[in-house]
Formats: sequence, C-alpha cells, structure tokens
Amino acid sequence: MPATSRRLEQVNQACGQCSLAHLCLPYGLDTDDVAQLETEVEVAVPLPRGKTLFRQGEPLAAIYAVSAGALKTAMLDADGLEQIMGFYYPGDLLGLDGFGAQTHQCTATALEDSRICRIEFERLDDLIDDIPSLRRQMMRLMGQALSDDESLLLTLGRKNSEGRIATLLLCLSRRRQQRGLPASPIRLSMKRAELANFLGMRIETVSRVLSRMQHNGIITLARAEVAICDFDALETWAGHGAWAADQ
Amino acid sequence: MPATSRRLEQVNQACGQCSLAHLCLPYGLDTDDVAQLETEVEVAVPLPRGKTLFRQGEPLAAIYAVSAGALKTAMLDADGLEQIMGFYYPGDLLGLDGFGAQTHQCTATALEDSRICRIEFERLDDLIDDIPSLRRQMMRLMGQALSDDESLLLTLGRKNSEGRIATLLLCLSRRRQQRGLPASPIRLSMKRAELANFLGMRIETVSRVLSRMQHNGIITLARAEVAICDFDALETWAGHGAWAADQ
DNA sequence: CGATTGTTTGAGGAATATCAATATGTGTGG
DNA sequence: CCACACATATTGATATTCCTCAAACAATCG
Repeated sequence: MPATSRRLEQVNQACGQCSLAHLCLPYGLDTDDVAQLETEVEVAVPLPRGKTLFRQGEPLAAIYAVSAGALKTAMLDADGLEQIMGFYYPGDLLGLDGFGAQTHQCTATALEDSRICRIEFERLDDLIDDIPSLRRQMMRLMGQALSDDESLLLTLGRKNSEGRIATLLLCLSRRRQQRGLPASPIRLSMKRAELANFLGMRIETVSRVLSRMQHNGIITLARAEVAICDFDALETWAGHGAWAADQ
Repeated sequence: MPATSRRLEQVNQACGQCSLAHLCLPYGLDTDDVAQLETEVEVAVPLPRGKTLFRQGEPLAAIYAVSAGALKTAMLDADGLEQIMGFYYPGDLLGLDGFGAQTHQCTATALEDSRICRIEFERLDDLIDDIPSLRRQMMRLMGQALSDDESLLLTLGRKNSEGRIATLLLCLSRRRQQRGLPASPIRLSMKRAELANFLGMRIETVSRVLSRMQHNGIITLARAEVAICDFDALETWAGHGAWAADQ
C-alpha cells in the first residue's frame, strides 16, 4: 500500500462519520490534498464539560466539528437571557452561522467532556479556493443547517408541549441512526432546564410531559437516559400535537 | 466615460439596494465580469400576487432576489399544514436553503404583485468558481440567513404574544431602514392569518394584540398599514414580553 | 348589491406558566 | 463510607395566557 493511501485511511478512521470528513474526503481530494488536510485540522482536542468553545461576539477564528461528547449553542439577548439554539453531537459542525458577520452569533458550551476537531477559518477559506468540490460541499452543509433551523421553527411555531418533546426525541433518535448508532436509548446530556429553554417551555412542563409519556408506555425514563418503546405513538404525538389545520 | 463604466452604473442603478448587487458589484468584479453578469441575471421579471416562484421539493434551478413587492416562504408538513418561514422584501435573497439538498425546502409565493431577479443556479455556481470574492460574499449571505433564522427562533421560543408582535414590527421597521426607507409606516402585505401562522399564534390573538397596542397609543392601525408611534414602548414590549429570566 | 373573504370583538375553556413543596441525585469533607 | 449541603427533578395547586367557538363587522369582487 502506498504511503498516501495509508494516510487517507488513517484520516478516514480518525474522523469516521464526521461532517468535516464528508466535507473533505470523499469529494475529489487527491492524496496531496489529504496530506495537506492532515496538517490543517487539529483532531479531537479535549474540551471539558462546562467549558466554552467560542463565545458570541468573538471573531470567527475557526470552524469546529464535534468528535465526541455533546455541546449546546446559545444566544444571549439584550437582557442577558439565554436562548439555546441547538444541541450538537459527534459529526456535527459548529460555527457556520458566523460566516454572516465574520463573528460568532452564539456561544458554544460543552454539555459533557467532549473532543473537538478544529480548522482555522482562514485555512479553510484557502482550501475552499483551491478545491471546488469542497466549496460545493461547504455550501451544501450551510444550506443543510438553514433547513434544519427551519424545521425547528416549524416545531416551535406550531406544536404544543407534547408535540415539541416528541419531535425532539425523534430528532435525536434519527440523528443517532444517521451516525450508525442504535435509535434508542438516547442519553440526554442536557439538563431539564436546557431542554425547556430550547423548546420554549418551562422545566415543570417538560417534566410532566416526560412523565406522562412514561405512564402511557411510550418511553422508559431514567434521569438522563430515555428509551423509546413505541416509535409510532411518538410519531403520532409529534404530528398531531399541532394546532388546528385552518390557517 | 468608457462603455464598461457606463454599463456598471446601469446595473448599479437597476439593482439598487439588492442583495445580489451587494453580492456581485462592489466586491472585486472587473468590468468584463459585470458585462457577463448582465447577461446572466434576468432582472425584475413580474410575478403577480398569489403566484409561486418555486415550490417545496422542486430541484434548485435558480437563486432569486426580490426587486419589488413582497413574498412569503412556507413549508408544508406531512399533514399538509403550512408553516410560514419568512417574509421577503426588495433586496432579500430567496432560495438559499435549497443549497443543502439541491432542492427547494419551501414554497415561495407572492403576497402582492412583485418583480423578481433571477440567476440560474448553475451559472451562479460557475461564477462563484471564477470569482473568489463572490464566493465569500455568498457564504456571508448564507451565514446571515442562518443567524436571521436563529433570531426568529429566539423570538418564537421565548416571547409571549405581545413580545412576538412587537418584535416582528420592529424587525420589519429595521429592514425598511436598512433599505433606506422610512422606519414607519409599515405596509403589512400579508393577511392576519399569515402573520398568525408565522408567529405561532391564532388570528384572533394577533388582532387583539394589535388592537391593544393601538389603544395604548403605541401604534396606529389602518388595516394593512401600521404606523409606529412609540418605538421605545415597542422595544420594551419586545424585550420584556419574554418569560422569566430563571432558565 | 349580494356573496365571499378577511377582521375585530366577546365569552368560555383548555393548556401551560407560576408558586410551593417534596423527592432524588451529586459532590465534598470528615 | 457516611453525612451533609446543594443542585436538579418531580409532583401538586392555582393563576394566567391564549386558544376555541360564536357572532358581528368591514372590505373586496363579481
């Protein structure tokens, strides 16, 4: 096996299902590019629970990918209130919304001990100039992030508390599957308060809905771990938790 | 004046405050590029009220900019219920969320008789390959769209009905100012039902909140036209319409 | 003008926030 | 390993917001 191919395999192995890997590896990178990439990306740097990766308002220094663990992103409004914008798991990209103002729009915080890959924004910018397929993939990923946000809008705008929780659980489950993990059980790395904040509900309502779902045999709940017992029922709650159809 | 400069001026004049113009003109396009651009972009094509520009699920054929009028974008969920994702005014870009799946994620419909500029996606793709500054601007615009969506999430997630209406009015007003128009009055091109759908409320609640604001002397309301009388009060409603700060 | 569509206003009820109390973890020092 | 303190989660009772249903009103269009 030539040295370059072995190198490619190592990177593939290191990055697995990561979005950055999808971004770089399969799309027409020749072996020189891969070698260059290895020197550009810092791989799997530890980030302890509670530490921030970047803060709202900071200049966009790098784009990140979650290698292990889990993170949240949150915006602070004028009054200093926090709104959680998303939860991020291995393979997810962080920092894309900073492309707009060249400044991070939110703060990213580790929900548990995590590992992060990082590529300097300037270096990525150069690479994108050199590799057309990388640009297309990058824009695809941003378009993806856009339509993800819009799906979330659809949930928050239309659904009642049960629909919101059901939608979130199904979403987390689906993302696990996409990464090749079992659809259930799901480890909820975030606190109830963070779930509630994200979904636009109160802590108590989150707790009540989860309890109700457990009583109905749809999920099994053990603090941070949720096992989905009845996917169909959950789909029903997610869909029909919506308001009336008259609008 | 050389022919190329005159040409540049014409395009500048035609496109005014348009996002596509910001995208193309000021950022390092040489005069040949501008000449090329003129042949690539269809300018100000009429789109009558009620007609769709593109539909959810269609392949991404082009990127659009609003030249005159107003449009809405909406997603249909599995049950055929509509969720309005945004309202678009002159200078706004449409179709960016299609970059993800190369497919339009929503349907765009004219709220009133409008005019639309259009550039074939394939042609834009080629231009982006040729002009690095255009790529950066394009990614900035996508990042901008991302953080716009996230601001909306912040509103829908945290605010009560008064806060939502107040935020929307201020947002529309600010966008008018950015385009060099007076901050007030605002013409609401959309129906109450569309406002309600967008904000995750019911028609009646929208109507009641607007009436209440008028009684309090914060706005003057005449069907489709809203004049903002007290910006500070509106800001207060927008900010403190939020739920408690304990989360 | 009548029919249709869109808007406003009113009364009642359901969903969810708020306040309060209890229970369950989780970490720390002895 | 235990005991304590502190954070987090659940459950209950009450209050409020907002949706639902209903009716009147206004605008638009043939």
